[in-house]
Amino acid sequence: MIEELERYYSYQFEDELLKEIQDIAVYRVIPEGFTIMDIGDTITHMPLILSGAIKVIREDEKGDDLVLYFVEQGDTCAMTITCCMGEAKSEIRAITETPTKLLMIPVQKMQAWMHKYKTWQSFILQSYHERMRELLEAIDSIAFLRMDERLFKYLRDKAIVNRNDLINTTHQEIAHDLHTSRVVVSRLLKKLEQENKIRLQRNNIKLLDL
DNA sequence: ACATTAAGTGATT
DNA sequence: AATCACTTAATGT
Repeated sequence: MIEELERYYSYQFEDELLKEIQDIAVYRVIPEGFTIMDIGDTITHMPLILSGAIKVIREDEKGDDLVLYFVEQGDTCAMTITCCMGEAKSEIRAITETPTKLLMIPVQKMQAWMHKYKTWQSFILQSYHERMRELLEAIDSIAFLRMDERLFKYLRDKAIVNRNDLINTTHQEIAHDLHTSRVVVSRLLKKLEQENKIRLQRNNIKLLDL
């Protein structure tokens, strides 16, 4: 038995389902910064995250991207669920934020299990609901929050998925994720530092106000 | 010592 | 909030 599967999912899935997952799913260990799914890719498997975290990015025609949200242990990708309704392609890009362990389940199986296992069905519906919530949050954040609040939310989310309040990144990378300019990020970070919410160093940011 | 990359800042739109 | 232009600081070779 894959230890992580046992540890994180045994309480919500019946033994028979766990066994099926184990027999069918492909176990993968993925390093940080790896694109596991890109825009336009045909979705053949759904990922079940055992550990680590993944950054979900949306991109426009011009190639400008924007981080929508992070997914972590116990989550799955909502995109795959939608895609099971038909032969669809991914609308998002998923990049590993930290080294990640996951199980790849063929979409046909995930469909079959929807009918076969009640626990699976509620798991899928539940995570779909959760993703929908996060998506709405992302919309709110873009539409209603000012840049400084978006930035702080981004840092907080990043600290949560990394389980570390010391964030290793550059202002440039943050600017890219939030789709703004480096200068703006530097200024706002400086402001947050003056408010004693963070501490700035070269290549890393420490969150103080959690 | 020098080049490169990251970060800070004033001024302008 | 974005962009420009420039400075300063840290880090690599």
